[in-house]
This record gives sequence, C-alpha cells and structure tokens, in this order.
Amino acid sequence: MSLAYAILAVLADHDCSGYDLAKQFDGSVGYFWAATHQQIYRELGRLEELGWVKSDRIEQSDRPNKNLFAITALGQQEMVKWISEPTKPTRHKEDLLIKLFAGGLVPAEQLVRVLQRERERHLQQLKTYQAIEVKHFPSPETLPHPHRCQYLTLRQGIRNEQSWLAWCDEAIPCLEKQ
Amino acid sequence: MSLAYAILAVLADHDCSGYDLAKQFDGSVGYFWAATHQQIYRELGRLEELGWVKSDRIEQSDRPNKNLFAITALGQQEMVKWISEPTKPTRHKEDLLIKLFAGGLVPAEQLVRVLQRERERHLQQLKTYQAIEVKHFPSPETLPHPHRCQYLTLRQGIRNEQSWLAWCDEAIPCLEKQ
DNA sequence: CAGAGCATGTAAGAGGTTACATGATTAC
DNA sequence: GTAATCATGTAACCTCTTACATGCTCTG
Repeated sequence: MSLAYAILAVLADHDCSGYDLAKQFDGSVGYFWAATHQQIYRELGRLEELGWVKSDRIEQSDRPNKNLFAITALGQQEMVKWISEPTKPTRHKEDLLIKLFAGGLVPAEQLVRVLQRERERHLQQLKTYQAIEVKHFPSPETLPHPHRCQYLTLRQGIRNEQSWLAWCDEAIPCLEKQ
Repeated sequence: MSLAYAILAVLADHDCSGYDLAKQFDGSVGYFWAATHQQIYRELGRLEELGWVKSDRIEQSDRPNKNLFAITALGQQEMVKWISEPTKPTRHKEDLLIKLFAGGLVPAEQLVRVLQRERERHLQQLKTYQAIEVKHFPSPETLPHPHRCQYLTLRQGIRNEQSWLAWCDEAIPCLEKQ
C-alpha cells in the first residue's frame, strides 16, 4: 500500500509520466522507497481506477508519446489522511547484519573485509547526499515549508550514513584486536 | 533468498524448532530481518530439501511434539560462501519519510505530532536494546569471537536508534520555528 | 551506425502478509 | 474456565523482482 503513497508524494510535488516516476525512484524518493518501473506502471493503473490520479496523453513528435499523471483532489485528501494515520514500524532487512550474526563461522579477518566494503559503500552514499545538500539546499533556514520537509528527508539519509560509518569504525577495530 | 541465510544464521548458533525460530525472529535476528512463522516453516521445508538443514522429530509427553532443526555441514558451507559474496545494498522502505516528503500538504504542527510519535518509538526501541546490552554483554572486551559478532549487531541497532532520535531532535524544531 | 535515453508494457516466479485452523498443556 | 504458550500447518492474496519485449530518437 505504501508504494501508492510514495507515488502520490512525488505527484503532489509535480506531474510525472511513469518513466519520470521511475527515475525519481532511482534517486530522491528512491533513497527511502525503492520501486521498479514495472511496479510503478501497475500502481499507476490502480490509482487511476481509484480516481486518486488522472492522466493526460501527451503527443510528442520528437519522442514517444507519454501519459502525464497528476494527483487529483481525492488523491490529495487520501494522502493527507494517511499522513495522520499511525506510521507502521519499518521492518528492517539488513543482509550485512545476518552475515555478522553468523560471523562465528568465519575468521575475523574475512568479516573485516566484508565490513570494509560496506564502509566504502556508505561513504560514497554519504558523499552523494552531501553533494545534493550543497547543490539544492544551500540555505535551509530560508526554505518554504514543502521544500523544508524534503530537505529533512535528505538530512535523515545523511545522518543514517554517518551512523553506519561510525559503527563500521567501531566494529572493524573490535574484530581486528582479537 | 536472504531469509534462508537468516534462518541458517540462527541454526548455526543453536538447534531450533520452527516455533523457536519464529520467536527469534520476533526479537534478536528479527531486529534486522523480519519473518512470520508461515514464511519460516515454508523456508525450512525448502532448506531441508536442499540438504542445508536436517530435522529430528522430538516426541514430548507434556507438550506437542516438535521438529528440531539443525544446520548441516553443507548448510554451513553455503553460509560461509554467502558471507563472502558481495552484500546486496539494502532497499530502504520508510513510510515516515514518504509522509515527510509530501509534508507540504499538511500544516507543520501536524507533522510535528507525527514526528513526536516516531521519536517516542525510537526511544523505546533504544531502551530495549540498551537493556539487552546491559544484561547480555556486560563486558564486551572479553567476548569470544562468535558472541562478539552478535554483540556488534546489537551495537548497530543502538547506533541506528540514536541516529533517529538525533534526527528527530533536529527535525521537530526545524518544523516548529516556521 | 552503435549505444544511450525515452516510453511503456507482459509474464513468471519469488517473497511476504493475513486469515483461518487445530489441539494440547499450564498458569491465574 | 479463560487466556497464554507450545507447536505446526493450509490457503488466498498481495507485493516485488527479474527477464523479456518493442520501437523510436538523439548523440558521438
């Protein structure tokens, strides 16, 4: 169900084709809700049936035609309703922690290598986020409400990556000095 | 596929019935890999077919009989192999961040209430983790390798909750002073 | 003229959720 | 005697992933 709201959240910001949405889910929203284009097209069909979004066929001469989707008044209403409903606790899924949990099966050095790879990934992701912060949110104090909200989602991403890095820097020495 | 490895990770630590596993997935491993008992029973069936686990029927007079599952040598081998394979990046799914992303649709005060509820949840989860830390890992320096690994998964959980709390404490005032 | 990007889709299969079902024992 | 715990399962349904498919335009 949440995918529907993730799509609405993007459309609340600006109209999109399915293709545009898929790209957004490959960055920005995709950082906290992943979806493939197949999921998106299916969900858009459902949302249109429900009347939460509507589409307009845009004829293009230079490119393939496209369906431009927009959120409807009903869709906005449903989004607002959902925001106030209790938020479902996230069910975390971290392959890395499964590996660590079973880490007793392999030598510490091997785990250290696994963690170093992970550390590198989080470092790159942090850099990506920080580049977005510098480029798109140079003065957060002056942001209007809607953009301030989006800025805060980015801040969460940044803090999350920093937290992973700090943990890696605790875990790697801990495994090394055995 | 990862569910299989999550089950193996638990069985690598100690033999379990399906029921025991389901309870573990309701705490400990469940903190980073959620699964219901139905998923677990189905997966155990598959794993037994593959020969990665084996089961023994335990007849009990006071309670229902149970199947006690144990990891096989092949299962251990597969687990070790998987640990060294590249770790799939986690696809995050955070309902809360969808809500914030679309936060422009509702007044800031309403979002603040949503965040305060979330903050409370993370605070409770942190307390749960810290209680486990105090009770089960009073002196982490002296832990043998396998338990040290499990301890580090707990440390990740703690840091993650702390990071969410710190973010809430940034986001709430940011929304309030508009 | 090859490859990347635009734009949309089908189909099959794996993974996950929810509801229903059974039946015994133990604790209050 | 009512609820919780132990213990295992079926069935239906929804969601997600992966692979395959088409065809056009623009860029180098």
